[in-house]
Amino acid sequence: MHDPVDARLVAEVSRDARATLAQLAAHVGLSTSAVQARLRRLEASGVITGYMALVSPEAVGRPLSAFIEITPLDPAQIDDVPQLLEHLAAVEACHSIAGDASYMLFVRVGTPPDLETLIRDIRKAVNVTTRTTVVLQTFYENRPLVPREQP
Amino acid sequence: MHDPVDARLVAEVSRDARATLAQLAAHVGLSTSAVQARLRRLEASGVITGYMALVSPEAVGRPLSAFIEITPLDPAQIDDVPQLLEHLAAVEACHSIAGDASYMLFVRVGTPPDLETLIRDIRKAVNVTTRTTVVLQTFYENRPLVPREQP
DNA sequence: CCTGAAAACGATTAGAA
DNA sequence: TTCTAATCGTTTTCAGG
Repeated sequence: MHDPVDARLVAEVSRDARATLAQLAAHVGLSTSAVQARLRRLEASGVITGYMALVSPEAVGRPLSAFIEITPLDPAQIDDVPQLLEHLAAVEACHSIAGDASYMLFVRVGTPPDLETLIRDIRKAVNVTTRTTVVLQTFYENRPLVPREQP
Repeated sequence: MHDPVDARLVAEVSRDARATLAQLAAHVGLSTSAVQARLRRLEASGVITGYMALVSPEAVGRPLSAFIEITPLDPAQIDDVPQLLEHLAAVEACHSIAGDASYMLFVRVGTPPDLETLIRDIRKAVNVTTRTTVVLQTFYENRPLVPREQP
């Protein structure tokens, strides 16, 4: 991304991934073909890595979310944790972290018993201690990475 | 969302928000107009809440992410925290949590000094103690909420 | 709730600057 | 990189089952 027009394009498409080239073009003051060329470059260069629909977790039966810090008990497994947990669909994110624990997971499930089952599944997949922090309420998430500048 | 076709649609559009109605129609075996009507219903009923481009944090100059747990020192401020922090663009997510702290933030900044500045800005905005956990590596995040069933 | 067809609109490409 | 203009594909709307 190397000019303010690219920045605005990224901000716009980040806010509405289904915006038409004509709409984007109107925002940045270029023709649709110029916008298309820029979008393609942003995709090819890895600035834009994809487009996703935002889905209401409640609507798809997963209203309960939590952070799970995990620490492998067997040091030999430590590097494999992300891969060993990838098959668990409830695990939405996996980061390695600095601090007491080795990894931080963000998970979404339907009910408290589902959370218990998930924690057991994690322990089945890899030998770890876990520390779970339940989310009571999400005020915002997925906020745009590139804030829209005031026009 | 109340049938398997809706579920597949949500899964598909969640994987590629810019898929055309024709592509989606091919996946679910309906006409484009039927798919369009279903998408509209899913949007209107709040199952699909929006469409966003995924942007590489590194590419937009924010390679450093962290979790910040915060606990208000002044109980009177406790409910206002999400709103008081909303103006900080680095704060990507804000959840209230069960546990020692009151809130969990997920933040993205450019550099360690930026993180220090952010923490000071948070303290300026609201009277809190903070506990920061730096992310060393993100293995995955934003995984699809509705896993694609095996076809 | 679906299909299918017609019309409107957007995306894509080529050629020129 | 950009624009314009022609072509092609997609979305939208509507009649009918």
